[in-house]
This record gives sequence, C-alpha cells and structure tokens, in this order.
Amino acid sequence: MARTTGSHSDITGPRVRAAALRLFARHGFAAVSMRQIAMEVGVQVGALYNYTPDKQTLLFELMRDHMIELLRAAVTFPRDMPLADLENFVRFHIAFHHDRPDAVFIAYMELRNLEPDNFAEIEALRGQYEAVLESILEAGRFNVADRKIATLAIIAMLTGVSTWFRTGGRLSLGAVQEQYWEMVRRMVGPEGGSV
Amino acid sequence: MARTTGSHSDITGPRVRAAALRLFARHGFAAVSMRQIAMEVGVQVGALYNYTPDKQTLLFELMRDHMIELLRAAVTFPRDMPLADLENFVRFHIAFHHDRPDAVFIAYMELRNLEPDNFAEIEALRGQYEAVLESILEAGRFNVADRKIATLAIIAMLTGVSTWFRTGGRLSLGAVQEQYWEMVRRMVGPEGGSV
DNA sequence: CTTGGTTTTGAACGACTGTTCAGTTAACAT
DNA sequence: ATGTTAACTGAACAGTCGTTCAAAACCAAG
Repeated sequence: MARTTGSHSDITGPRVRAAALRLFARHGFAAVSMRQIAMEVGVQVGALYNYTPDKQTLLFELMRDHMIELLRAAVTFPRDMPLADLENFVRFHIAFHHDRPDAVFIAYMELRNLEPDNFAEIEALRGQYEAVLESILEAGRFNVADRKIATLAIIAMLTGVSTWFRTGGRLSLGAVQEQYWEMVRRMVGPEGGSV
Repeated sequence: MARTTGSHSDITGPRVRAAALRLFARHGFAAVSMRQIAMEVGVQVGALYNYTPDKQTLLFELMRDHMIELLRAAVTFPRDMPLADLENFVRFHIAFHHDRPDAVFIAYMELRNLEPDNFAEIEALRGQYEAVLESILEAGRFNVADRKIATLAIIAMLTGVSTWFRTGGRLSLGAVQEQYWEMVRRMVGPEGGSV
C-alpha cells in the first residue's frame, strides 16, 4: 500500500467540505457549481468526485454531520435540576449556533434541496434535538400550555439570533445569552406551575 | 388602441407571478428555471419577458409586494392600549403569515439571491415592520431589558409557526395564536415593569 | 530505480441555463 | 372587412451545468 503518509486526500477532503459549506451558505446549494467549489479548493472539477459521489451527497453529509454534532453535544450535556438544564440549553444553543454560522444556515435553508430519503434522515435528527428540549420542559413541569409548541417557539427564537448577531456589535454574546435566558425563563413560567 | 378588453396580459401577468411564487417557494429561486415557470403557466418561455425584464426582477417584485402588503396591514392596524396592540400584533403576524406560506418562505429564504440594491430595499421594509413592534414595546414600557432584541426574538418566534403549522393538524390556528400570545405576554413581563 | 497505487488533470458528454427576437396569431376599433 | 397592435411562438444564442474517464503526475515501498 503506497502513499498513505503524505496522501493528499487527508488534506483535500476536508478542504472540499469546507469550501462547499462556505459557498452553499453564502449563495445557496443550487446557485453553487461544482466548478466553483473546485476553484475554491484549487483543484479541477473532476478531482471533487474522489470525495463525494455527487453534489447532492456532499450537501447531505454536511447537514448530517452538523446535526449529529449538535445532537451529540446536546445529549451529553450534564443534567441537573430542570431549571438549570433549561438555562444550559438556552446558552448552549446560542453559543453552538454562533460558532457554526454556515452550517446552521445550511441546515435550516437547504432542506428543500434534499432528496426525500436524505430529507427524512435530517428531519429525524432535528426531531431528536427538539426532543431534548421537550424532555427538559417535561421534567420541570413548567407552566406551558403545550410542551411541543413551547419547544418549537423557543428553538425558533434562539435560532433567530444567528440572523442578526455579529461579534463586535452592540452586545456581547454573553449579554445576548443572558437576555434570551431571561425571556425564556419568563416564557415558561414558574417551575411546577399549573396549566 | 386595440385589445384592451379581453387582453390576456391581465390574466397571464398574475399567473406568471403566482407560478413563480409557488415554484420559488417549493424549490428555491436558483433551482427554478424560466422554462419551468412558463410550463406551469402554459406558455412558451419568451412570453414571460412580457411581464418581467428578467428573473431577478421577478423574484424581487414578489418579495417587495409581499413586504409592502405586510407593512401596510401592520401600520393601518387600529391602535389601542399597548398591551392590546401587542396582542393584536401577535395574532395578526401569525394569521397573515399563515395565509401566505409561499410568500413568507421566499421573503425569508431568498434574500441572498437578491442583488445588492434589491436586497437593501427589502431589508429596509423588514426594518420598518420590526419598527412597528418595537414602537409597541416602547409605548407600553414593558419589562424588557433590550427592546431591539425582544423585537427580533418575538418575530423569530412567531414566524417559526409557519415552518410546522398545518391546517387540520392537532391545533386550530386560533389555539396557536392563543398560546403564542400567552408566551409573548409573559416574555415581556408586566406592562410598566422595571428593567 | 522500479513497481504499484493514489490523486489529479484535461477534455469531453449531453442537457440545461437566461435571454433575445423575427415572425405568427388573435382580438379589438373602425 | 380591414387595419392595428398586444400577445405569443419557436428557434436560436452563447454559456454553464453535473458527471465521467482515460491518461498523466505523483509519491512511498521494495
């Protein structure tokens, strides 16, 4: 077996994914050509097909990897009292998404460009992530009329941060986390409250 | 002047816009070809250019018209007490967006496909809409740490409804409005509260 | 240096892209 | 019936698209 050390595939592979992530986020999956990705990597088009069977799979794997990373981080979170868990979830969601703006953008915007099977897989992962928050709301017996709706409302609200937050702006990320936690805390009412 | 009555342009024009709206929402601007739009209308490609100078303008005008309609509806709303205004805003936003799922989808997803000038115009309209909510929050002296953030958080939360709500599901639209209003009401705290 | 395998090139494939326009069709006013 | 003109067709334009593949380049092991 020749060329294990010094093989370029260890380098080019990640660079292909990185370039695709950046370009898909910037211009959208359909608007980006394989030739643009190749140019960003500094390689000819044909070489890309050593790293993905086709363009669709390239998109799918970027989304799947992102969702798996998100989910793994969410489920391995230490569990404490429900109120503390909820606070951790809020701060975590904001921070995690802030660190990966391109992946977040793609995961929310390119769902319609996935073929049915791929779409179903990503949706399942998203459902699992929502279930994490839902279980926290359940454990705490918060004052929410409908747990599923509260879950979706909170996630939509938190994810919205990435549409406007920029480092170096008026507020620090910590301050934003603080304020969103305050809003969420009020939204779900006192722990153990009645319905 | 011939052919004013019975002119097809009164019919084809709206049909072109309707087809484009539907297809852009379903597959994304970049993924839809002018030929697909023409086929949906039942016409040849060339005929589309009687109704739009180019594809980009077609997208832009769909978005602009939607935003203007949204903004006009929001500003002509009767003003009452701030708390009632806020409730009206919440219920209005959910209902208005529910009635126009395709336009909403496009207005939020296709911003990156707009050329800079068009983008700026849409963003300005969006800013005006956000200012409506912000002024309500200001008038009521609600208990919000940062009015701008509360505005964006509420709008993100409300707009999120359109990603999952389907008529005929577990909940009626009225029930959803009710629950979101309850969550928003708690989120902004008691009117006249301290910071 | 030779061998063997990985990685990349460069060119080609047929299909599709947005847009233009001369020519045809059709409905109105006269 | 005739003239006028808006509306549409059908074909063409020059590019770009995703994908394939034989050949070349490259590098490590023997």
